[in-house]
Amino acid sequence: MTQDKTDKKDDFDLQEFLPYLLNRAAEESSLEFQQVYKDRYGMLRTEWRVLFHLGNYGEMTAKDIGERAKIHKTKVSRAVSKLEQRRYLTRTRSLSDRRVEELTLTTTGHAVYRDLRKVAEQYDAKLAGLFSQDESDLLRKMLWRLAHMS
Amino acid sequence: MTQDKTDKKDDFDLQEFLPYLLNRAAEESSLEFQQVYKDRYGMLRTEWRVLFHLGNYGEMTAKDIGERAKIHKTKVSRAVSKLEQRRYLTRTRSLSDRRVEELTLTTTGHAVYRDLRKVAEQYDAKLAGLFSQDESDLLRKMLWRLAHMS
DNA sequence: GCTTGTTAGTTACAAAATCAACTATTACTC
DNA sequence: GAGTAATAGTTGATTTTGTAACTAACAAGC
Repeated sequence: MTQDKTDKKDDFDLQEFLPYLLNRAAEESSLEFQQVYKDRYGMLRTEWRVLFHLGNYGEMTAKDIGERAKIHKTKVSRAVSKLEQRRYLTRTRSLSDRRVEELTLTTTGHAVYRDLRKVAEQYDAKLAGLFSQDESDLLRKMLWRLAHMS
Repeated sequence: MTQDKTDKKDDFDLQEFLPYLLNRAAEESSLEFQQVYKDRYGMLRTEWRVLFHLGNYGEMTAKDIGERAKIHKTKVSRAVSKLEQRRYLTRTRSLSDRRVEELTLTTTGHAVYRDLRKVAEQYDAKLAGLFSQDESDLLRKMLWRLAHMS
């Protein structure tokens, strides 16, 4: 009665469902690193991502970040405010278009970025270490593909 | 000035960072399916997961689900309440331990499960179709491994 | 140059997630 | 078997996210 016979093909298990697996793997793999930027700098994930974008790509606008990382503009806006409060970045109105704000990391912000980046690098190596070089290369390629489907 | 020379190894790109890639892929790959259970049944992700666990594994307790899916008990509790309100499941106090509730899908709940499961199956096939059979098999294996690190 | 439309970013309100404290029940220990 | 600890699940307060409406600036059409 609990599991009736109408389900012929019982070969489809939840544990195999890609979106589920992806979410579980994403959550699990984020946990440890999350602890670092949270405990060490009191940052939220979106804040960390914005910081990392600025550190990685240099001066950007909120819109650029939102597009590149697919983060909604309200989230970016709030993250930028918080990072500004903590003096990790500064905003300067663009002269050519005064709606736009150019965001730049401060010296402090850049130091935080470098510190977290080092941790990220090590942590990434640790994760990749679960697999062979070829495998982790392939994994990245596949994930990139999934992330850029639409 | 924007990107100074102190960063020797600039080979570590944010786009390569596994937790970032995983999160992006997870979000992207969940979107389309999310629309279905949201639009069609007004369900939230946790609710869908609880429903799917019950459909997939039969009778379970809230604790079982929480452990297996790594969902916090408050989230499970609220999801169960909502599913009960919508008459997708029923609770019965365990006779051996009256703290415990056995959760079972109703006929309606099971119908919803079967419908969504069919969609999930098709969607999974679509995602897997981005890769070769070997690749997607490997992908699942790697994701499972990442999801079960700790 | 004025109306209309679009864009960058913010703010306000509603929905959901997180965290801590709570109830009720069972298990452990002496 | 009384007292303490542990467990299943719920509830309430706080934080974070999501959605919509908003401001300010620019762009286009006429």
